[in-house]
Amino acid sequence: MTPYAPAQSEKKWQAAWNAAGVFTARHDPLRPKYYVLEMFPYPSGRIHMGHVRNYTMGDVVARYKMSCGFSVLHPMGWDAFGMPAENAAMERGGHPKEWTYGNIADMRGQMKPLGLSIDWSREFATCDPEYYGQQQAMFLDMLDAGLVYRKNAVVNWDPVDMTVLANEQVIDGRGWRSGALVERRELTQWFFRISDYAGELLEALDGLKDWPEKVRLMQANWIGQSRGLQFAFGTVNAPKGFDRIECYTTRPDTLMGASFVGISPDHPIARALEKTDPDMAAFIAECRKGGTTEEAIETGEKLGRDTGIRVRHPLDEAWELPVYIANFILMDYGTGAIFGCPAHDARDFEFATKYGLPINPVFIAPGADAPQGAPEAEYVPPKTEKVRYIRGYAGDELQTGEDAIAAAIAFCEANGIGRGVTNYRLRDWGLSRQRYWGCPIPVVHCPNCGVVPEKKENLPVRLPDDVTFDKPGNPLDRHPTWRDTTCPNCGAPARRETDTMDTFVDSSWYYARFTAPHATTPTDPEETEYWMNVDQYIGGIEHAILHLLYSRFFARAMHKTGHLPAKAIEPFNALFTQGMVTHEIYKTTDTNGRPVYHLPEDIDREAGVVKETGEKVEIIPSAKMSKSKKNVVDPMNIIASFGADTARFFVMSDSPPERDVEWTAAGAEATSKFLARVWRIASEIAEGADGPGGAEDLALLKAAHRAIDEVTRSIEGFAFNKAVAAIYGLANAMARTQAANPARREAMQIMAQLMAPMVPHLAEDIWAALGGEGFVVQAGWPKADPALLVEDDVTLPIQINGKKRGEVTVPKTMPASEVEKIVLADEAVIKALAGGQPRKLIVVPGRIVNVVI
RNA sequence: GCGGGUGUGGCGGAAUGGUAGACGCGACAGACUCAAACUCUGUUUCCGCAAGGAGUGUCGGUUCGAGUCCGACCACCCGCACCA
Repeated sequence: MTPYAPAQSEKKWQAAWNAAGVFTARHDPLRPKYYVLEMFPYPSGRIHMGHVRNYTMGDVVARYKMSCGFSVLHPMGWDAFGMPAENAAMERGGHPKEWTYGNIADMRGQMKPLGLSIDWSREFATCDPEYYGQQQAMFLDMLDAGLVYRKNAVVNWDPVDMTVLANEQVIDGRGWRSGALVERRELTQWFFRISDYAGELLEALDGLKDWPEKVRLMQANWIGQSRGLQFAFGTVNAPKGFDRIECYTTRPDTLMGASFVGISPDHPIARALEKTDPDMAAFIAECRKGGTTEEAIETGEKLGRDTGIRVRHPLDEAWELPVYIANFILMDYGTGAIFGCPAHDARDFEFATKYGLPINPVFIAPGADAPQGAPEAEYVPPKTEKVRYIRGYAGDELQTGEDAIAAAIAFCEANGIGRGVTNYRLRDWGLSRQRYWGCPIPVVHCPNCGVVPEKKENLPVRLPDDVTFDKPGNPLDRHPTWRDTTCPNCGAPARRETDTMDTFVDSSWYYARFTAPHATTPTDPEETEYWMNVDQYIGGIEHAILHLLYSRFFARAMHKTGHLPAKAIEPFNALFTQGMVTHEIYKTTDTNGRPVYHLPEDIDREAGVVKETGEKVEIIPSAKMSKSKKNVVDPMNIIASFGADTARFFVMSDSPPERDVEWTAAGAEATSKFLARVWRIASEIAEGADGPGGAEDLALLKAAHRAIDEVTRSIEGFAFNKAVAAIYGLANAMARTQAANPARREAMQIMAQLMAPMVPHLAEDIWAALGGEGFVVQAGWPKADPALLVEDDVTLPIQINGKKRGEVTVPKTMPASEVEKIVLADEAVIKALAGGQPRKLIVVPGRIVNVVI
């Protein structure tokens, strides 16, 4: 018997698969296709366990579908543009391109030993000019189709680094790198008209049946549809030019409960006041300091300042309301102005109480008495609940909030007060980035012609290689020969657009490009027709909103510009979001009380101490692997010590795939031992002589076919942990059986087929050792024989008043009346009955018997 | 604050309303061995010598029967763009 030696055999099988072109995706019109895709990685340079888990899941699906006869597309590429490459260039010198392609080579080198069934011939990186050139071509088509436009937008500007900062790069109002105070600066930027698709993107979520409910809900909340009334207040004593304040409300039924009007610190009126009133300017500056997250606002203090302006109530000219600037009102949403109804809104209530504004109830609970004086708290029942309107103006006195809102909108429209509008919180997608390492936006700014698209024959607009990062700002902006060009339209001297695209653009269509990665157009209609859509998409929940929403929009935009068929506007048929790989954290504290973290290999886990020093460590369980906490396990070390099959099988074991899985050294070792055990059993069978049949042959084959059934259903249902459990079960049966060698051989061949998607190399070894033909990966998926799945006898538990008190084994087909007789003769039952009759006898055929006394 | 999720042995986790704890880790015992490692066999929810009893975050409900369904609560985790 040869020992289990993954290091040699894994390499051997990978070479053999490669030579045979087993994983090359073939456009075969005679076979059904299956497209499985894992979210492509950012080339950081090292793969981590999360990658191993993600790609193994995809690989299991891909190999399983391949066995089932599908023509499988399982590609891999690199999400290769983005800031880390520029940061590396700034910190360590070198060029983003060298850094990125170097990392890609490293990571490819680490991924290949995993033995994934990837068609590497389709690999590309988004920073390949071939890819981003096609992206530029699509951008021009989308510009032409009115899907892209320019407008001013406020950005975080770092005056020292001369760069725009992402929100996460602003720490306490300062640039993360320079430490300079961040300014709000307006720049003209490019936008995709995603908000035009808000309604459609929302409605289409209902059709995504095979997406996690959670993701659909997150997207729906993000799109944030609301129905409300838009109307205007006439102003009194307002600055010149502000005769009206436009307001949007989702609760027009509470208009008679208004006690103030609030405007955003960024509202045009606020900006006008800011210029003339230093006191107001100081308040507005204060408002802008606070955090802008929902959490910060909801839990933070509500601040307001009376502007001195008054407005007339639209339903009563004589009624005047004060206008406040308030820190909780967003300029981006609705009109940047609201009316406050403190009686029926928690935030307005807090605000009114603080500033001594009236609180007038509009409706009360149906059975309640009319309130005396000001209420003590806001009253906010669900909109579907019926309430009594004591200060209503439209619809019935007794009605639900929903009905009252509809009636109020109808009333206001009929009387010319306002109009019903549907609003979305989804904003247009700003794609301009003032960076070097991204896809150049292919337009030219001409003094005569304005913004001129680059000619398609001049694409790709390539990034220049001769750039440096020693000076602050965007190197494209100061590149003398790249930036200066001629107008494609009139030939006059002109300047290129120096903004590049958001990297979310790159990842919004890569799935389509994989169907024809080297086509001279963005996509090839024949290939997209055959391969689209992605049948199974797998990735992290962190992309639940932006990446997946942008991709859904982009597919629609690609369809509109002729780059995708109509069937592909929802590009991902099924989505699976996997959990993280976690690991314990080992922490000690230094003499200054600061935490010190230790690598897993430096710890004696049993003693709970640092090996070197013997210092006691605090063990923090189940934390996301992170370099700073040093609780990382390098997949390359695992592969070196145990082999890829062990790493793959471990990350599929135990935890359901959507949940986090805890990596433990003991678990990895146990997995490796199990694989060696299976190999040992297989070797014994391979070396054993095939004699006559044995008495336990049938029992073993039944176990094998039960395993086929369980593994198949588990893989179909994305329950890989249960598939692993079924494989363990079959291995245990094989270790214990007294069946003869031919039956054992048959069962072990089934075992190899069932294991193949998860531990493909060992499965090939076993398949070959048992004399299987060709590769197990091409052997087809075994089918469970229904005749072998049924048991002749069944053991029924006997319950007395719902508690198990005994059991009885009967033929499966025995009629209930016969079972009753046997049960009544059971010792425990006779004892419990004590001579009496049962009140009730429930026999669930094949499952259970319950005697009620 | 809002939205969502999760609570089952020492641990990861199984369980179409029908035997709670499959499978695995760990632990313990035994076999093999001069010995250890490897391997193999068994035990392992808790209380109890046993008979037996209790048990799926808590409290209640529906049911012949509840981890599963319903109601209230508690704890923890995740997401959040000032959402009118």
